[in-house]
Amino acid sequence: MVDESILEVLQKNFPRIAEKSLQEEIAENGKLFKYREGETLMDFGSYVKIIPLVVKGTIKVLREDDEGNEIFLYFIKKGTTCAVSFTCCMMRKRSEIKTVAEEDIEIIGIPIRFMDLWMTKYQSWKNFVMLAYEDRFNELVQTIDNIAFKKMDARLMDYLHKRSEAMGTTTIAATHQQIAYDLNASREAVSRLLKQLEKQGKVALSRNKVELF
DNA sequence: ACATTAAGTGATT
DNA sequence: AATCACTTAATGT
Repeated sequence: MVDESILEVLQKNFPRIAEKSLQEEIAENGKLFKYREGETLMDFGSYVKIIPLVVKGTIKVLREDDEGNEIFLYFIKKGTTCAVSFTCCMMRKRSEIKTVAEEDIEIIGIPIRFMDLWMTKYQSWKNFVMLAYEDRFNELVQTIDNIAFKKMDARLMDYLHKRSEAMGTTTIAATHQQIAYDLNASREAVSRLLKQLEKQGKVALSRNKVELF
């Protein structure tokens, strides 16, 4: 049975998934899930049971080091998916990452058993998966040299831009503490750097809010 | 008005 | 750049 509402939302957000029969199969087997802001979709060590196609909102992806520090990796915007979940579920491996709803989100969840089949059956699914990988790989390379080679101020700017772009707003609702947590830096450092950015006219600051220019 | 939480500061390592 | 020890400002009750 094809779920018309899923079909509709799929076509709207994932034009790349073009084959009609594939769209129908997704609408037939996928389920719409909603999560509220701040909810953890997937934690470290858990098994992935569905592939999420994000149709609303933004998901934040975090990595944890051996001391339990979390560091922000990237955002999954609407109209995209989590490339890591493909490998994760195909290999039946535990998740190496944690994903949190950055705002209220909706996803179409596809049971993992369809992955193998669709890869060979549908050209556009294969392309979709490959593109997801490519995107993520490029982003990760960026993220790596952010962390490895850039100073905190550049990382902060980067983070703000990514976050505003991912969520489609220049106003970032977050405390300095939360930002510091994502960047694995101290709150004071973030405060001081934000202050500098404000002096340079790049941002405007108020409580719980950073406005990006 | 008071308590709580976010943000700012300066010193120290 | 992190941590500490405060101070000051903004907000909720």
